[in-house]
Amino acid sequence: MSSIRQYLSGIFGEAFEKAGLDKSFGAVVESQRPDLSQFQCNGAMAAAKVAKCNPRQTAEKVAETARELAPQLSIELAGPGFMNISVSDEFIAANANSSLSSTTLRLEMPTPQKIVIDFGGPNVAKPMHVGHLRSSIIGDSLQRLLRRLGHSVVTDNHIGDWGTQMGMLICKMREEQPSLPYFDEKYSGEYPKDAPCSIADLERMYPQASAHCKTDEVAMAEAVKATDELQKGRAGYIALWKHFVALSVETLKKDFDALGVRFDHWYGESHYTSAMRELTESLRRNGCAVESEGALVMHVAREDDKAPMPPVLLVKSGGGFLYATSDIATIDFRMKEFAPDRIIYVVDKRQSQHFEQVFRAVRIASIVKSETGLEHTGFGTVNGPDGKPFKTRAGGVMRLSDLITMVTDKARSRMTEAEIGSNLSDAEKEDIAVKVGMATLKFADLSNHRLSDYVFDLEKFSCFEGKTGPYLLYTAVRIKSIMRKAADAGFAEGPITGIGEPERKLLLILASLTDAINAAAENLAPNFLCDYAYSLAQEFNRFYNDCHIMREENVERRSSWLSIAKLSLLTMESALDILGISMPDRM
RNA sequence: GCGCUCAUAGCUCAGCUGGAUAGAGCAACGGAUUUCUAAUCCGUAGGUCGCAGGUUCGAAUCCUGCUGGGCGUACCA
Repeated sequence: MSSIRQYLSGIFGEAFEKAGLDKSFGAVVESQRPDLSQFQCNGAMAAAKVAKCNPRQTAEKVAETARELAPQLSIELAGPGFMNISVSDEFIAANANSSLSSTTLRLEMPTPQKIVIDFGGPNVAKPMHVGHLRSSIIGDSLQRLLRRLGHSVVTDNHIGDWGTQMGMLICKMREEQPSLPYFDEKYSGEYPKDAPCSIADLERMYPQASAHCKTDEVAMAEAVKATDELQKGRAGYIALWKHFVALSVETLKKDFDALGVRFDHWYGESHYTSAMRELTESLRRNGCAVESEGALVMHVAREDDKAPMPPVLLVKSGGGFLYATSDIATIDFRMKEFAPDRIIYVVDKRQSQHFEQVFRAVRIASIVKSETGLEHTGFGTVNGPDGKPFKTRAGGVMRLSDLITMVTDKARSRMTEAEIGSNLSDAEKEDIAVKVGMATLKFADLSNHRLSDYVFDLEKFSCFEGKTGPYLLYTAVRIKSIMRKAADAGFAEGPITGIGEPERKLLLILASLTDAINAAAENLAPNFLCDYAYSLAQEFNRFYNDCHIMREENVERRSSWLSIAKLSLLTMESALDILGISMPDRM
């Protein structure tokens, strides 16, 4: 089944078809004039334009057919051809009752696809920071969303464990501890099992090395050389590099656990080491790639390009591989391994040209079938209070782990302040603080459209009023509280009946979860679901004010309200789950 | 320079495959409520949707130009 809106669209689509017009004109949307109707269909005017007929007459004809198809509907015409549609309270009640008895809340499933989502992508030796927040949170939400719709989703954390930063670290290490065996080319024994440094050392060394290379050409050249040697398999470097990766991955897993984000795979860039070599050779042989200025490149420009499209660099003049090389090899691997219908990249929107190049390259090289979708689902930057992006490479940025601590602390202090949960155990209080903190962070991020930049303003996000994650959790927790109290009092849920003013709008919103999910999936934009969850919370709180369940003496009404509360909870839980937000039982 | 992108209430932002009176949150002001957790609800005020044209019965939404930000523009990722 589907939402009420989809049901109506079906009826109007059929009505348009019977009038000899395309059924897409039958699209029904929520009314923009709630004073006139609950839903509206504006297709008659668009259809009249195409078919060169009178819009008002078209609307009349379609409305008449729709009335025959669904006599229970109230359909009124207005203006040049607006069709205002409302459903009866009985219809709304029946719809809600059927949702309540459906495990999927009557979600409509599309044809399942195989979808690879590439997100996360932190780098070795660099702590995750707010910038990684977006890729991780948005990507995780998308994997939950697409899985919910029945798609077969494969997620891969493409960690940066193979780039120039590795060379920088090796050089830095050699500078600090030159006597280590990793740097001695003649060394032939076994390398130490224990890492020569800690993760803290790595995180200190990386920004230093990076800053040094930026200003010092000689240092940069050495780092590039070390990278090339690493990629060519120099044993000491490989051994050292393995320590770097192991240390980092351990820390990264903790961060992702804290975020509640999971991946099916952790194939890093290094996974493609031999593949890159074979791939570049094969591209050279088949003529897709050519030598240019000492490097191996692929020309991907087209005649109709508005701007010059630079070639894709596959192999540097010094022999090293690049970002694009690994991405192309990765696509090749994913096509063979997963045979996906779509590959979605949740990566900073500033990398759009890179992806355009890579996507063109893999199509030219026939690595990807033409029917396979390649999508760069970009997102905006997370900025500091000064409106500029948090810098990642220069060091001194706020870590994701610190950020989580701050948000959690804020939730904790707020609870103490409001004297909430004072009778709860410390463990439960801590669990609540963590959940509220994560809801704060995730909702703040996801409620912005992914493409827009936003300022990371901890004070604002930590504010517990308005359109925030905690507000949603609070609403849900209130419902849980009612359910508990009702159970204690022996009040049972019953059929949803006798709908009137206080319940109607809430039930209409409850019936449109599917629409929000579809909108989010079509646009790969979780903010649609955030808006939905927020409207639902607002509408529930209104209902909560107007309809006092525990005090209601009419059993039929009380049990109907209890069912509405339960459906509200299930729906909220469902929406928040897709956003990756989990709720406590009380707070 | 060229390309992409953005400009909506005092602030932060939704809305954009064209639809009837442009929506939220915060901030401001007024009210409800001694509760099923007030981390609530209701109401008021606040706008030439950057500017100028164009297409259309109809434009915040599509097109063109302009202004002003942001980003990108072959050997970083």
